[in-house]
Amino acid sequence: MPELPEVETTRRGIEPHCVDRRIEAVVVRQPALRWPVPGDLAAQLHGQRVEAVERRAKYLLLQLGDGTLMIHLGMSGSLRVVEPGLAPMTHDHIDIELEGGICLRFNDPRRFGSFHYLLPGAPTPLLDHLGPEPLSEAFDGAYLYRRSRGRRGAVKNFIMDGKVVVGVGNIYASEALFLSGIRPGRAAGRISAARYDALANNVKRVLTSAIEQGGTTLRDFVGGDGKPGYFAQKLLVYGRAGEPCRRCGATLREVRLGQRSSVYCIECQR
DNA sequence: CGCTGACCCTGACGGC
DNA sequence: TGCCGTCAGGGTCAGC
Repeated sequence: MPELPEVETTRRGIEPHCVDRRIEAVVVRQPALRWPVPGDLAAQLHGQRVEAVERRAKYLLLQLGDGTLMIHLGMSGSLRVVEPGLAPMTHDHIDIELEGGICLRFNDPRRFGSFHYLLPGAPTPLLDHLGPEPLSEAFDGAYLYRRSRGRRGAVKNFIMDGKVVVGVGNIYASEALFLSGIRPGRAAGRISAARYDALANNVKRVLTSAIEQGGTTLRDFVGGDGKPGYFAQKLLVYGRAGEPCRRCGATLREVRLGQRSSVYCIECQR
């Protein structure tokens, strides 16, 4: 579920409830996530104070006194603040109980999410090869143009590659390509610098707009405050195959690229 | 290095 | 009503 805007929405939702609070208890009901949750997670976190809630790519990073709790929401995960003592529902896998009666609850039906605890200096193979943040200055059209030279794969797969740029998933890749008038299946290495300028700008625009709307809720996404996002109402192509293009009226078409569905307008996107 | 497909898991939905 | 195939916002990994 979550792409960068949903993770950022979660970060902003939980941050004010977490910072400066001490972790009093951690309950792991289901340790079989994308990677096994360390058996000593509760002992490692106990008593530590949350100093900051940060984000890198789609990872949430809770900076603690001694180390970092790294959380990924996977495809169907959510992290929200609930009343302490609230009975856990199906797929409520982990609780982090903070002083002051705050309970951070992790729910993830598909269990593609993950929890890692990192001590300073520990290897971080999951973070080491990530590309730049899409909302940073390092990410622009010139960067995309340079990285794409010689690549024959589809441009949509290219911008969804975390080694190229992080945080751009299937929804926002589809939307940004539509806004840029680029067909998702076009070879990445055969797109001009000018068109990559447009694409980089549209990636930034669509992500920024989605963050302002609290993310995209398709079925089940809720932010840290338990509320859904409202960007779904603004989607132009994602999930709209067979429906009319909002710009020209042509019937939107769907293709599969890299095992993911990709919707585009044959008139507006070349 | 770049690209493809398998795989991890549960749930929703459509067709029969 | 139930069974079966397909698909879903994520990402890693093996193999070529």
